[in-house]
Amino acid sequence: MPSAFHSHPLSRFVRKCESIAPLSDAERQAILNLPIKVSALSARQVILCDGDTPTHCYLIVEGWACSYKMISEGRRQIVAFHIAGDIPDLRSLHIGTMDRSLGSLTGVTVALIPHDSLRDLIVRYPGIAAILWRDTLVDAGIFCEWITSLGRRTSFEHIAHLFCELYLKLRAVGLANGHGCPLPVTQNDLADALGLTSVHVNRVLQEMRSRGLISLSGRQLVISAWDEVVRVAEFDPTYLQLEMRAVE
Amino acid sequence: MPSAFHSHPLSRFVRKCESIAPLSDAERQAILNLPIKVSALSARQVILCDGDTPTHCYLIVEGWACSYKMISEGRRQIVAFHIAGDIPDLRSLHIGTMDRSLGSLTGVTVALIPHDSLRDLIVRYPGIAAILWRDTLVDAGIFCEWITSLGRRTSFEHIAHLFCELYLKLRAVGLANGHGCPLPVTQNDLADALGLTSVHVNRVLQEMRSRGLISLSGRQLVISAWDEVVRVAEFDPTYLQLEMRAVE
DNA sequence: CGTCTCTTTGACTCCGTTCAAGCTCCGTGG
DNA sequence: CCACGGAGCTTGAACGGAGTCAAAGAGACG
Repeated sequence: MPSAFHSHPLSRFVRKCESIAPLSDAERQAILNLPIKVSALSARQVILCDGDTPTHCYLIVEGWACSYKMISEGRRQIVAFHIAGDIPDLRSLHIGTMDRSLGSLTGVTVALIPHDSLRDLIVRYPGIAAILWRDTLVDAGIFCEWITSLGRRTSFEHIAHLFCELYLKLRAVGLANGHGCPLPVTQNDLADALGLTSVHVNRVLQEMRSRGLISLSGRQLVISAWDEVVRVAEFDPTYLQLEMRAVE
Repeated sequence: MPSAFHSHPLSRFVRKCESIAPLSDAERQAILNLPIKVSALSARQVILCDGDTPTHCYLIVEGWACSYKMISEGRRQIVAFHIAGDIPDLRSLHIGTMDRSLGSLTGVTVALIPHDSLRDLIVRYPGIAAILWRDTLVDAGIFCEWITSLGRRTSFEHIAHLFCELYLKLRAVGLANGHGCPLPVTQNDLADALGLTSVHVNRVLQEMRSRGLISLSGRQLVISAWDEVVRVAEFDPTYLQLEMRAVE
């Protein structure tokens, strides 16, 4: 129960926007004045389904969600993890029908923002439109890294790369602590994001632990040997476009 | 030497925009009036390199290019194929430094558009900005499919899926013919896009041929059994957001 | 006609999967 | 307070899809 309780539901979103470009007072106020409906969901719920045509956007206020695709025989591919401040289905604002599903991984609280209000916001404030567009470009950069990891990195490198990415993303919105950050997903969820089986994820995690690179237990990831993990993953944070501001 | 010779270098780009949303005469004219510098490159050239900070955007007028990432030991992952009408580095307009490289696959002719002119265009015509934003969202949808293919589809399904995607993309800009389309890339290029080795791509292609699904030779792909290929790939074209207009 | 790039083939290897079982932790109810 | 149950984690053994290595064909082009 962190600070989200005491602050505006959209505060982490504002923070994320400001990490992309400065906001004027009017812009910040316009965002905070968006008419939202906050609601809480339990873990492992489907929020939006492939093919849906939503009339609202979902903003993650707290908790973890993911975008995923299902194909035959129960195969699932997670294509993105979403944390506080993300708008996973911003796409639906421009493209009516969902081409992937959105689900909660943990319990999440979301803010629903009507498409109309968002459209109005970006017409009145082109600067905000630019920030959101830029955000979708950063997400595209993340997709490229995932593609590269899936196609050409070993499973060890892939997992190391993902951990670096998640840690920095969480840190950028003030959700990391020292060398650690929450990672409230099962090894099976990780496997579905990595294109591996949970058995193999487990084995690689053990090797990372035994080499003293990380520790992971109780939904908490600690990257004990950051430099070494960065090195084996060949991790270059440029694509995340985070100006590393101080941790709150 | 098709019609690109006789028409404006940006005509396929205009066409692509119009396949996303209607353009007013003023908007179309504004695009065609962009100050461009057309230039021709030979095959297998690096156009932009990971880390570069270009001051122009490249628009593909003719030929094939690709975005890719290089990692250690010469490993290459192609993350996107680009054809006539695409602006592969639109991202550089909003995010200064490239997080991937851009190279020619075949000989290509490109149009260089200064960032300033493009920025001016989208400020004066928010409708064009919306189209370009939407285009980056469609590209993100393509990335998701590639991630799903890499992570959870068999190599056979993956290749079938890619062929469906490429065929429809080419058809949408009038570059397909009947059940066929150009595919002027080597099996090695395909392998680097599919996350496989060229040896294995070769074997899968042979199986597809022997099953009568496709033929591929002389840089020309023919999908002889479209329905069957769609079925095995579980291909759903929604993510491409193409309103299937008549082939020119 | 020779060279260079691309495709094809075969034999062997290995990374990651599959299947199956046991273990650990934790919340719940008797 | 402890027994129970279930989800998630861990382990082992056997398997298989795709990689590796190496060499031989096929085209394309000058």
